[in-house]
Amino acid sequence: MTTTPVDLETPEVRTLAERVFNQLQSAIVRGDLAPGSKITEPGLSKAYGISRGPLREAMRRLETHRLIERVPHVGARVVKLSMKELIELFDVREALESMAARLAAEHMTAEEIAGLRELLAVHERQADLRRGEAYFQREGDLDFHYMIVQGSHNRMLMTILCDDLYYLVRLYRTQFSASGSRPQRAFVEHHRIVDAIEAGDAELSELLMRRHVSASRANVAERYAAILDQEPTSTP
Amino acid sequence: MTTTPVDLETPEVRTLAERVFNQLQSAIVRGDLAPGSKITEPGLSKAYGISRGPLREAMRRLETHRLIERVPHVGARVVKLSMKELIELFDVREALESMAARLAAEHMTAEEIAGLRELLAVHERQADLRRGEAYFQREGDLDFHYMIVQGSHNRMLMTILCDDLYYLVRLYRTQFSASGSRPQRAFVEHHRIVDAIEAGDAELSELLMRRHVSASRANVAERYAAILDQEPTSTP
DNA sequence: GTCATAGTAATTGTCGACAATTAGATGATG
DNA sequence: CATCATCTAATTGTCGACAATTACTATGAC
Repeated sequence: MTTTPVDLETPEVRTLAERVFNQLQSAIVRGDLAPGSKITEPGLSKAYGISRGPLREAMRRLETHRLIERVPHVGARVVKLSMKELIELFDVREALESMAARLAAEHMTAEEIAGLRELLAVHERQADLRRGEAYFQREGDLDFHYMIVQGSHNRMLMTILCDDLYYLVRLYRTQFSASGSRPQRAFVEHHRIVDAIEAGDAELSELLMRRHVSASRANVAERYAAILDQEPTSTP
Repeated sequence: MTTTPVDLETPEVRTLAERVFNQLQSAIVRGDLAPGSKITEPGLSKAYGISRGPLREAMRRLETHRLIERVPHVGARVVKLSMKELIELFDVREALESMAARLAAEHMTAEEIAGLRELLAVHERQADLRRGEAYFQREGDLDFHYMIVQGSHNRMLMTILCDDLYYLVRLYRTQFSASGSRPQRAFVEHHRIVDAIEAGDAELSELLMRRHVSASRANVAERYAAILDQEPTSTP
């Protein structure tokens, strides 16, 4: 409702499991289901008015997307991101997205690059409106990375990044209430990356994207360290 | 009827779905289930003597591991790797495993490095026995990469590479009947990588691993191009 | 002979119920 | 009072059956 994703494929809800999967996914990312809270099959089954069959299938998909954690005969609970896991996520993103930028520089079409430029222009207008507020800009940041990955024309890369890790990133942003602290900086970096892609410079594209993600990780780590000082409590 | 007690050392077969998942996984990787062949739920259900419930869960897991492809209301079939997808797999591996090597250089313990050395020594003895035959060496190659990934101490990286993509690599080797053509070369490269890790040189470790995977991809592409010339038939 | 269409068979999706296992509570005992 | 065992309740795992959708086939029209 807030933003329109770049390439919103019609979520064909041909099956009940698919629908409840999307609902649960949104609920988790949005924060309606508290991180670490235990979720029970009969509970969700009654809550969503479906049988346990499709529900189990949806939960299995949530597990593969790393949004819930299941242990046999015990149960499932919503994932609770730790700082360690967050850094791990950034390391994986750094590796994969830099590769995506490299491939994008090699395979992206003129139309796709034009689309990237347009996206940046939209961001620029938004950033013009609200200087300090980087709210929409952060949402747009994901769209930017999303388009780069699409531009790699590597289906496996797209699946891992956009289908598997994409929602984890969003979940982290809600759990840590992390809005970008350096929108201007990231903005310039985005432009530089597109420049490199447009020039067909694969090596430079890769390097810039790598630095971009790495800087984002460092920023997050710094912010988290500050928060950790305030409330050292953990493991309730 | 056919109550097979245990196949091999079963780590944790606490559930039927887990067991049949392992069986199906082995069957696909081994080639018992032909690539591209359609698999039906009632068929497998009767074949393995279990209900469709656990079977569907096993199939869902196979789908997430990219070993089968499912389409709603239509069915599932064993994945059939194309050359394009194989290259994609190598690109992803190049990105992730080079990152793993970098992290391994930073976080690997002395014991783990000693284990790597031992593994290389075992390979050397095997390579000593059978010069040209690189059969076991290729199996060991996976073990080598596996240990590097473990040494990264990045759980997300381990999951993606070892749990998700590991079996795809093995599947490719059976489908393309691809035994290594450059065992000696890869062997030297393995040693160099361990040297860099032991020296704690993250950048070099990453670079060497990247070249290693890239060279492997180039080798595969070359071999496949030769095969493609012989039998240009495809897409039945 | 080819194409379209309707009918049939098979497969997938969904459901409710039963069995197996685990977590927690309750009580007995040192 | 703490510890352990047992019992109970709840949850997960498994099963068979029914409904919805799809693929195939046979029949008829042009």
